[in-house]
Amino acid sequence: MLDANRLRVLVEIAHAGSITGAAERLSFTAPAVSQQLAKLERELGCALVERGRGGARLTPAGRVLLDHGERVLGELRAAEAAVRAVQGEAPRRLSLGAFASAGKVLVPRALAEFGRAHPHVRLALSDVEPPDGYGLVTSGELDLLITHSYPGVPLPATTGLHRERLLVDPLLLVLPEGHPAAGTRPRLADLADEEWICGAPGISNRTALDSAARAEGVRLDVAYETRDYEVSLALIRAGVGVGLIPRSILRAASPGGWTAQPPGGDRPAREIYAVHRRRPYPPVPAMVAVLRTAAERVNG
Amino acid sequence: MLDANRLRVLVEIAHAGSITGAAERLSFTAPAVSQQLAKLERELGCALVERGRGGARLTPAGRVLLDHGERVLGELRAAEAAVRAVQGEAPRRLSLGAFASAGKVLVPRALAEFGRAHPHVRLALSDVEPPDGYGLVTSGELDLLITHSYPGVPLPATTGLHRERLLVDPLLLVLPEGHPAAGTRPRLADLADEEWICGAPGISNRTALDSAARAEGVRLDVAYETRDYEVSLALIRAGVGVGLIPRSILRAASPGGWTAQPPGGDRPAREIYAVHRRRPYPPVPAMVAVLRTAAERVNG
DNA sequence: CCCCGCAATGAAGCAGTACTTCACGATCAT
DNA sequence: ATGATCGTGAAGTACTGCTTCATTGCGGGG
Repeated sequence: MLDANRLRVLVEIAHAGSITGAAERLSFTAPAVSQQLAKLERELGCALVERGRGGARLTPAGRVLLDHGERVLGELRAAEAAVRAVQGEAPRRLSLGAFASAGKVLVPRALAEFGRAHPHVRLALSDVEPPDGYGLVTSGELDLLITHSYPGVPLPATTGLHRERLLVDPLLLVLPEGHPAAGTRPRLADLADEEWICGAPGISNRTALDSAARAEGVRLDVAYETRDYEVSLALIRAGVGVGLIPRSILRAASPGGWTAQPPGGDRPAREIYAVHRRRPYPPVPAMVAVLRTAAERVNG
Repeated sequence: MLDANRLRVLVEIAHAGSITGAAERLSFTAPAVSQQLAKLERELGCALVERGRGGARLTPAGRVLLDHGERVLGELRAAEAAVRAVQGEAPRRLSLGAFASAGKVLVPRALAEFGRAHPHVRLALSDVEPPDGYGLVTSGELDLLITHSYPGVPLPATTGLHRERLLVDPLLLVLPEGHPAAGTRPRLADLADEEWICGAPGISNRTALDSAARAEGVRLDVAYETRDYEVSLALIRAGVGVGLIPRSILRAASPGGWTAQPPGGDRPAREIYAVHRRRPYPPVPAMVAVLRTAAERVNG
């Protein structure tokens, strides 16, 4: 039977991206991690990690084992939590992962409200950008994940997890104030000559923009690559380009210098989800409930 | 974080019913098991096992941890199997648990047919009487469980497991040949003065018989307690009593000396299920398919 | 009633293992 | 080239987990 501690080592290697990094997270030294990994590979008879150039990447077999290893760790944490619960010890820590822009609008309100209702639960928040984070929930490192999906970007599978949609957040076309197209409901194709502001390739909103443009038969020129919508908005305000920005971001942003409208044609939206393990312990559904009402307020 | 090996110790204690028994299964000595259990209890700060005369029973906290521990072990086994599968190593062993009377009719046919189709898979069969066995599947000790339910006996929960009904097996009223009620379609209440043959209290078919009788407003007198339907049938043949026996058993039994008919009133039936983990590895669905066709043949 | 037998545990010893430190090879950027 | 970074081999140490032996506690049989 496999050793759970070795699986933990593998999981940390995967998350850290290097053996040295995993050692740091585990408060071990690098040789210790290297040895444990070597033993794991020896007893399975196959390579799990490709060592090379500035870090370590998992082999296909390693990815399979990572997936299961996260489940093992999750079950171990759940086992301990369950016994503590039987003893009447309420879990006093809830760790939440959220993508950055959720951390600016949705999450702060929810955290504040949750904190008032459950002052004895310590809250921890960490930045997790999609599509990461599902594994962190599976392994129990995160109790709750706030993630999103953009049109054209498939949602990750959620074996053993529960995913609930919190918010449908329309993407609005944002133009500099006084832009000739303002108020004309242009389609993306009508703005093919503009300089676009969006995330780098691989970032969800970029994938969504590219696929939407492809659907209209054009290719948009992304001149400014940033994943931070505040930066995007500042650039638009400066008149250097245009972009698609979620409505909830705009509502919280300082007005002036830009105008927003739904694009003509399809009405793209990002969707925001809460993800947690099945059979979560009590604070998690409570937090989800708070997030749900916070999301309704954002949407209303 | 809890130690998976200690959880394994707890699981074995639960299954063996004693520390000494668990030690035997684990190929350890009793003090080793005792020490591991003590450490587990110390780090959780609560008793998990009630030591007592003639063995050990789990406390409520212990049962909770048992449940989770089985999941942990199941995930560990699944992790190893998954990596082996990536390497192209087909699993060569399939362990099957079945209740005794399934082992007489349904399973042998299925095993034979499966063995012809998959000669490279070694098959292991063990006797498991309901309601045991679900935990063995969860922990991966069994790949497949053939279990049954009788009317009036609630089915166990199947968190993380998949359950498929293979067969609805009517329970026929079996009387000695020449019994005056033969052919009259008597209700159970009409036979309240007979000596009944059934399992002991706690055995599923006894629970079912008692609740069916209660529904008709009578109490039946069970004079001969055996869980083995062959024995029941022999007793009936000897003229000492009557009983309810599944049709599939009767079809395989030697005829003569008894007559069978559906009882008047409700038509009770036992249902036979196959239970396995979600995401089973390939031989399991194959075996289920074989069992399904074997069940149809039994039923036809 | 005493004694035996079984189950569990305490104590001491031993072995394997998992970590550390130290040293070295490989790869890449400066 | 050279320094930095990353990974690994080698040797040493500390710990943990198992074994053996001995003791306690409880229940049943003579």
